[in-house]
Amino acid sequence: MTTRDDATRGAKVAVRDRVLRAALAAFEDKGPDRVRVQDIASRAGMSSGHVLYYFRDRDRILISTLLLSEESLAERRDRAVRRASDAAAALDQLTRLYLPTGPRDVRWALWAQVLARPPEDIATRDRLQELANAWTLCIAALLQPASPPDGLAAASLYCHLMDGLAMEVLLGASGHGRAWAVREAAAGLAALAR
Amino acid sequence: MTTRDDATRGAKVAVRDRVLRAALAAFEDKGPDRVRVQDIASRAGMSSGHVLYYFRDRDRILISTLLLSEESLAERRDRAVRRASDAAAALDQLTRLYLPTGPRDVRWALWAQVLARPPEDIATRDRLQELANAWTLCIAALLQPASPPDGLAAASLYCHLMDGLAMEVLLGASGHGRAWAVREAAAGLAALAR
DNA sequence: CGCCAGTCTAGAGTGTCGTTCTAATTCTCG
DNA sequence: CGAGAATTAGAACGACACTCTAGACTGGCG
Repeated sequence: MTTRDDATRGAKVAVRDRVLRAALAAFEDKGPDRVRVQDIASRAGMSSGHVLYYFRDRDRILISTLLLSEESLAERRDRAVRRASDAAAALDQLTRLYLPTGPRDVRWALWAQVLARPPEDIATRDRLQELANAWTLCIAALLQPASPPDGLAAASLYCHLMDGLAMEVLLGASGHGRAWAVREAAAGLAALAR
Repeated sequence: MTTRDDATRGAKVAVRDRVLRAALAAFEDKGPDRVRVQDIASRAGMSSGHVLYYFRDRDRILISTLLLSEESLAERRDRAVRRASDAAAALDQLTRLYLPTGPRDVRWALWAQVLARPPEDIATRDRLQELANAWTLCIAALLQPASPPDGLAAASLYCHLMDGLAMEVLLGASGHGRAWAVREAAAGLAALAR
């Protein structure tokens, strides 16, 4: 049994979701900075005005898409951890999931957009921060048993190291693609989890 | 004795420089994303059309300003190294110079802008990459004597760790300001240079 | 000296967006 | 059903980067 509020809220969520999926698809083939609100609207089969009726402005679409993208990646992360044979294998998988697939990686491109113009309200910034924290906690759990006294500190350092590597991949300089980042990360993990 | 070409070239450089200084000043009080070409032009005492006669587009102003800003920071870096009493003190100084002063740090804000829309041509991207490499080399030289076989690898990891920390400071989440980043960096250095 | 070619400069013009407004349609509930 | 609220499309608006145009300046050469 659903009340009116529940029903309309459900519909709203569905429309929002349709927009976000359209946005994600658009970002994948053009890069977030080249995608216009109109592009997203067309893909979602609605007018640009309507898109902005649901998301107050373009930036909110970016942030919401990032949130969606992180959410689905988090699921893959948790599944990978569960399936991994041992901690080392899990860490390897997580590293590969976390690092960008290349200079055009949508998730990282969205992070770059957000960092270029961070949200005004602290609440949203803190919420984005939480996304990073979740990875740190997950990695800390894997590091804890075998490692230095404070696995959390090491995990935090490792995550930030990967952030730095990701940014460099995003820049797209020659010789600094995903493969390079994976190698650097492996070296970093070895040094930090000692 | 200067030929006509030398003279005009010198004048060109002077005008470009005036624009870049105006841009830097503007970025400092509004953040690069909020500064319009017109703002820069006003500060430099010229028309916006004229600014774009020297820099083909807005992005080139951002990149050139970043280059200028990195250049002056590199000088401070080299001076700090020369003046430091020992390697540990030098590393501490370098870390403080490298990390952002806060969420509004102009240099890092410019990096964020560039990463959000990386230059089309590989040459420019490689040139930006070189800026990072210079820091790595500088740190490697300080790490080399006292450290693991490969100081360069450790230096690279440390730089990327700081990049990641910087990005998080830029995001501006609560509790993740400069002081936090400096602490994390210190912990990271201890772990990496072991 | 006086013209010519090239460069510099301001400012108006143009096109592309994000965003807001308006008016119409559809839904919800009494 | 009918009032009012929510939804929708599309036109209108404003801001901005970038381009164009026309005039001013400069330095060389007859």
